[in-house]
Amino acid sequence: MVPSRNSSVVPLSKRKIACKDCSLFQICLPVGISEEELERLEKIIQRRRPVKRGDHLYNSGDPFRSICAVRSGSIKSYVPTEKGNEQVTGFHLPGELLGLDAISQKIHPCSAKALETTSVCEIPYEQFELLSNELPVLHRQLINLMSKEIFEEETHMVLLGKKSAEERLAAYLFSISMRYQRRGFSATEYYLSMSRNDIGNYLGLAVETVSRMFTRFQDDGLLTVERKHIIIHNLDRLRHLAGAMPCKSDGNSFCFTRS
Amino acid sequence: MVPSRNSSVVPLSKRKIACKDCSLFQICLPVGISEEELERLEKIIQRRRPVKRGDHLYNSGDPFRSICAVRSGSIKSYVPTEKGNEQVTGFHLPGELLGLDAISQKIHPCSAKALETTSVCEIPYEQFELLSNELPVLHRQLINLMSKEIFEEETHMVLLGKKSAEERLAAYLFSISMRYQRRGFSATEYYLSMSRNDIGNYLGLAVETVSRMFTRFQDDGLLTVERKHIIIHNLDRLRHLAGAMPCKSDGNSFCFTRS
DNA sequence: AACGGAATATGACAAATATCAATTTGTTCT
DNA sequence: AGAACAAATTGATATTTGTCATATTCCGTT
Repeated sequence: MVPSRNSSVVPLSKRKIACKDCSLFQICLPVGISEEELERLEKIIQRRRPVKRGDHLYNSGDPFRSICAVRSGSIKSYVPTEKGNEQVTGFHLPGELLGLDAISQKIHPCSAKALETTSVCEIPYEQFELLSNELPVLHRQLINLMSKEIFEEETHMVLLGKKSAEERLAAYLFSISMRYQRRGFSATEYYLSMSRNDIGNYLGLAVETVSRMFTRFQDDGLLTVERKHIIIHNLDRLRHLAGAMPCKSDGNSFCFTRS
Repeated sequence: MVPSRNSSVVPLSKRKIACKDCSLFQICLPVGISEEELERLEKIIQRRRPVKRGDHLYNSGDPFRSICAVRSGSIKSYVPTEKGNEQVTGFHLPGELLGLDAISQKIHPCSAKALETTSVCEIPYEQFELLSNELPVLHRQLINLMSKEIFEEETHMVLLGKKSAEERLAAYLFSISMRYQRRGFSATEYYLSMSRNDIGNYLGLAVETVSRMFTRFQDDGLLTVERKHIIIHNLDRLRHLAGAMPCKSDGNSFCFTRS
């Protein structure tokens, strides 16, 4: 059942919702481009009909055709390794892009699976390239976003290489908080769309360890957890538990927050 | 003491070694651009005087000014965390770029330190941007290289999240082998410019564990190790030991090699 | 509403790797 | 060349986290 957001006349997948009317305008690809440029970009952006939970946006090995931006819902990227085994490489929340790892090889190294009913904007890469010849600002914006992704993956490498189980989960929850906050949602109360299994996989921990850490956090009064529903009571303490993290302060300076 | 860079006739730093005469032409930024485009790019590329072992190319927090390409030698990127503590985020061999994580924030999140006497080409980013307005191929090439870096960081995440100590070191050595091979050097015999400490740090292992694994590999007859000098006797077995790895086969297909 | 399978939680135990300590070897500086 | 320091190796032990087993809860399906 598709919710009532597209009730009356035009189905969601056909309805042209302009980028400038999108709640994600500030954090998606079009940020910082002029109205006229935006209009030309919008002409090539496709809005897919929502994908259901468990559906794949693409699979590892598929040819790369377009960059995707999450509009609502959430996506998990993972590298399938051996039979049944996989490594989760990232979660994509609204306003975030995915598929950037496929540009070079023209083939998707990861699979992308919807964690819930999710709608995405697709930007066909060939057309994007053509348009970028005239509008270098598009390339520039993509480069910026890719740079940010490289930086974030480095942050995650620090997590996987240096942090304890407790620090990992704390850092993870804090990161989710910040990302939700950025798009205008509550930083302290949300539903986790991914399973404990996915979280553990992403953090390099066993499922059981993740469970135990949730329990410990709750026993410590740091948060309340009821399955996927999370209420964080002390965001500051959570950040401290997460340990040192490279971060961009809102100004232009760069800092490392230690505990 | 400044070395004899302006001694005899033409100092190294002033000498124009054309990109097309560089041994790294095939793997550096200029790949796949026309002669005329290359000439214009070369005008903005600066060749720094070699940096000595231990010197920094830039420090965490420094303003971002240019992308660097390693010409010879090697560089370690690391995130300084607390006092003395650090997380190594990558090693850069000849033909490889560094600093891509700083484009977005305009500030370097990592420090970059020479592991040996190293020379780099610097591409001032502002000028690169201006030139790219006229030559979109430059942007395109940068995007390709960034995409490749994102992919490689994902591969490293799989290593940190899923692999045993043995697999990690094997994967690391195999990766070094492939990268040397690519630039025309021996894949089976080389000097590691980085310390065991750096290797362990990068792989999320204690120094002692790295040492023990080297010993084990040698006892197994897989390789001969004499401090930094490595001779690999069975590259195929090394790859098998490294476990499943996402890789681009030379064609256009995508595969996962499982041991 | 009842069933069945999947996800989560919790406890007991095992294993891999980190930590600590001591020794050897190599490198740098005077 | 020798002294002092740093890096690497090796062994003994500790600790964290993974694995296995079991119980419980939840959710989707019939």
